[in-house]
Amino acid sequence: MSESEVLEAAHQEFLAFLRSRGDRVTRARAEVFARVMKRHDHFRADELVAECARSRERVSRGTVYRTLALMEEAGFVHTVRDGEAHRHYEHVYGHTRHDHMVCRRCGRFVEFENAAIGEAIERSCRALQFEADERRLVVFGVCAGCRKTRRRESRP
Amino acid sequence: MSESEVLEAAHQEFLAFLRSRGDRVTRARAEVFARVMKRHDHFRADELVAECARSRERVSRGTVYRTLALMEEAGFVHTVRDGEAHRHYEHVYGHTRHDHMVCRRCGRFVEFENAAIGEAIERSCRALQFEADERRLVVFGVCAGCRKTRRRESRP
DNA sequence: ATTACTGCAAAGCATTTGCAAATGC
DNA sequence: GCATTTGCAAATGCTTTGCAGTAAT
Repeated sequence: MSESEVLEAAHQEFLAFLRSRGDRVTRARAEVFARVMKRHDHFRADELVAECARSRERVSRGTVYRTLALMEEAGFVHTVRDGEAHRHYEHVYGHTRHDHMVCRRCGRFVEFENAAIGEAIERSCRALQFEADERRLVVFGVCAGCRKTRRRESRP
Repeated sequence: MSESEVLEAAHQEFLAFLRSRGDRVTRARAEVFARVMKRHDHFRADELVAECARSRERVSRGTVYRTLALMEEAGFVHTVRDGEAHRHYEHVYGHTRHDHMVCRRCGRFVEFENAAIGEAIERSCRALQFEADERRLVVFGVCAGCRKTRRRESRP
């Protein structure tokens, strides 16, 4: 499947989700959906808000937040918290489950996949009779790139 | 070691931490520190603020937040985010490393320990040359207690 | 004496919400 | 035509901060 075919398939799924709940298909929702799916990085809601403000098909702040929440409910996006006040979003359509490392120096998100983590968690859940449906894991540290650079002293 | 001996040892460590940085030992810091160490649950900053407001040794909101940040830096408390806007705090002195499950129904935090998780993360870090120093893992789902209760319908 | 800390209230910031007007069904 | 959505701006809720006064070294 080409990139645009994937996008189209995702869009159809989103429409089906909306219809299944009796929610409406609107221009604003289509616009936000398309912009989110087009991104392949981690972004913050206000970045998307700014994008939408510049866009021909303007969508307001409130609606961007509302649509993002809708997409999260529908399973098209995930949110990651890096310990700060704001969320980071990423779309997950066509992506396998993964977790993140966040670099304390450059702030970059590094994705990684490791099935052993999920398996270990499942074992703990079984032992505690906890029915898990989601996890959020963030590993903090210094990324490979920044380790090569000498650390700047914070207090000279 | 008895409970009070542990507390005393922790307090000495905190004093040492402050002195090592040339920070001052104050009544407010001692008060916040003692209250945090006395708790054995997960609490929010504003709960501590409220406690301090009622206390004989009053400490203001700003100072509570500032001291909590100090204690986190010193490694006496950890913060956990449950996906909401506010942090949850817990002291970690004398506790082994653990992660959390959060129940979507009752909001309870369940602690669990599983060495395999850390080992798996370490392997991924080595592979990516990421130098990790901390992780934050939260598993969402329904706890054992709530699973026994029938779910209330949200839309009747 | 100096310098750091505290209290207070005001500011910040990401996110949410109330309401009238616009839009999809 | 009628209910849902939208845009807007104001509100929210937690957290941080500036500043003048207070306390630790």
